[in-house]
Amino acid sequence: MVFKKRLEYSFNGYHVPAMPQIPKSAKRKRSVRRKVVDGQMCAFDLLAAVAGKILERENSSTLHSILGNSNQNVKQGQLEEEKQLDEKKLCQDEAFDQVRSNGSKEALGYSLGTTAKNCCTESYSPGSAESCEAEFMDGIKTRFVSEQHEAEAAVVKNIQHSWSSDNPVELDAKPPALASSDSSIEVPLHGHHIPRISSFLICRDDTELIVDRDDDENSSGCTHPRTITSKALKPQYHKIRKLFSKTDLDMKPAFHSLKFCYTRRRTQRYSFKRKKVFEHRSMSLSDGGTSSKGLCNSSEKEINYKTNNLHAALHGGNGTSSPASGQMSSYKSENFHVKLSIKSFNVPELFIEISETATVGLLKRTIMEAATAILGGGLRVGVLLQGKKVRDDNKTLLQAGISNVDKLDNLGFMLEPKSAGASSPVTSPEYPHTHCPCDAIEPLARHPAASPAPVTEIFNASPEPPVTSALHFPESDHDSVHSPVDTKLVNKPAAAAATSNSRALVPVPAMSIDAVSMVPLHKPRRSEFVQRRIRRPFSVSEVEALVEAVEKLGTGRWRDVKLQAFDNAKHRTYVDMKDKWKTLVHTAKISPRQRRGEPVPQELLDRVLAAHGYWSQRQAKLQVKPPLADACMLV
DNA sequence: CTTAGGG
DNA sequence: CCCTAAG
Repeated sequence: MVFKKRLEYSFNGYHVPAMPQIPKSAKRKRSVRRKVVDGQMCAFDLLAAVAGKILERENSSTLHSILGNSNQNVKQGQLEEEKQLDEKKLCQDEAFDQVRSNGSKEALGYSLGTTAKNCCTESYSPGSAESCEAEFMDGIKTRFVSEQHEAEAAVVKNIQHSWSSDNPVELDAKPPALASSDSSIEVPLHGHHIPRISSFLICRDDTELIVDRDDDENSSGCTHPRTITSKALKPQYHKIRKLFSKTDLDMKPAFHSLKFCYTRRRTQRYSFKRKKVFEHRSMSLSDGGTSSKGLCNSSEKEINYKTNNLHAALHGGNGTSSPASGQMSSYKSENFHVKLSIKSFNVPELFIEISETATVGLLKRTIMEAATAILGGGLRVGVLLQGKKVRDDNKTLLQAGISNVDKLDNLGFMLEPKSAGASSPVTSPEYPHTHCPCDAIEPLARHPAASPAPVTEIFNASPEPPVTSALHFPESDHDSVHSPVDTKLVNKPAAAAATSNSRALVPVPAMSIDAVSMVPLHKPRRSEFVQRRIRRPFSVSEVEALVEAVEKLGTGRWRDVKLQAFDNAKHRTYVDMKDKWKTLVHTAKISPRQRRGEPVPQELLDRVLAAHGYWSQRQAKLQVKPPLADACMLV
């Protein structure tokens, strides 16, 4: 009689507030300096914020009522239980309005935000890509679960740490521009995107280069902006703690009659925030009078250049855009510092199924649970350049192309699970027969249970706004074993962020499992944000190594060739070996003047032809021989 | 996951 | 370099 309808939500994730800037340079990685502008708010804060919001607004309105579905009976027991929470009517109404104003479940969403204050800059000298990543991680580690920690304890600890001090990280002088963040960026509760701030500073010896391109995104669909400040979140610490320390038993209610699971899809990628890096010629800079030398650790040799727009950018991009924005120069300097601004993180997609009669509070808790589970597994940072993971941690930023202005535009960071199996789908006791949507949907059905927590990515700004947000789950990062950080680079338009947010929670009618399974939550649009790997021409020495390996191993054994000649080159794959060989053969055949790129010694090309001829002939023989062999055998 | 090829 | 069909 009491027909309970279940609601399934695909939770794309919370929008995590902007991350601090990650400057990097290539030397003296230890002379790292961080400037934390008060009130840091990182991914974890987000979690905290979520928790805060969830707990704070625990209320008794049922999803049913909120969603306006009048076809269901409300479970008495639940109502009873929730009566106690009626006092929080305010919150309830708020939730109500929130949901209602959106007209439909489709509009349900959760997002977190913070203010512009939550920015911090870090700058360190140029080192390797690894150092870049390390620094990055360093910058947020206080708020994230560390690689080895065991979820909760560490999580709580981190939160506490984060909140117990305004400056979790070494504080240096506050960069004027950043410090004066009296204005805060408003973070929409949902469907909004934080004004994109893109800035790129290049510190050089005397000039102030500012790089700042503020691509204002169209904040379409923005409504009810809401600003959550760090302060506001602080008081909620105990609440979160409480949540985290819940025992399984305590948690039960949260999962009762609902379940959630993570979904991972190779092609999915969610992004949201973009980071733009720009470089301007000092001469073409326009000084808005707000240049701040403090931004670039003036204490060091590094000097700032123009930062006139930084401040404005940080505050919502109200600053005048630099007239020189169109002028880019490929700077080549030894002391080239790269500054990156990380807009935000996005928590990976979650899939939630919950009873229609569940309360909003329960829904919130459920989501919190899911988010917690993700973070509980530990996170690490990945660096993406043009959609490709930068796996070689030993590569310098320069080598990795991270210092290249053009590439910076395609630079991204992401958070990904440190370990697999960090989370597992939760199945509602109430609906034991139901499967996690993940299992029902083909693409998601592959690694449901044992799937690692979703990946959180940080994206940079990108020119064209993607239509849909996607989440990218690295298949495996064995290559990253050496590095605490992994990379992946993705371009994501701000618009996408907005889209993502608005879709944070996508209700999926659970009329029937079958029906659900037939309606994939996301169309696999893999190509959307996947960027190609950066081009890395083979050096002569590499060619030599390749030739040598092929001479020995022959063609057709690229895996072995790779292992033998490029075992240490994480960025070279066996396919690359094969491709390179292919081009080498081609190169060897064409006239020298037709060749491009770094000239390969003729001697090597000769060997290429020789080896190619030898192995080709050998292969041909092998293909013809068998019959002969058989014939011989028969005879 | 590897190969082999076309794009 | 990418993408994929095949094995």
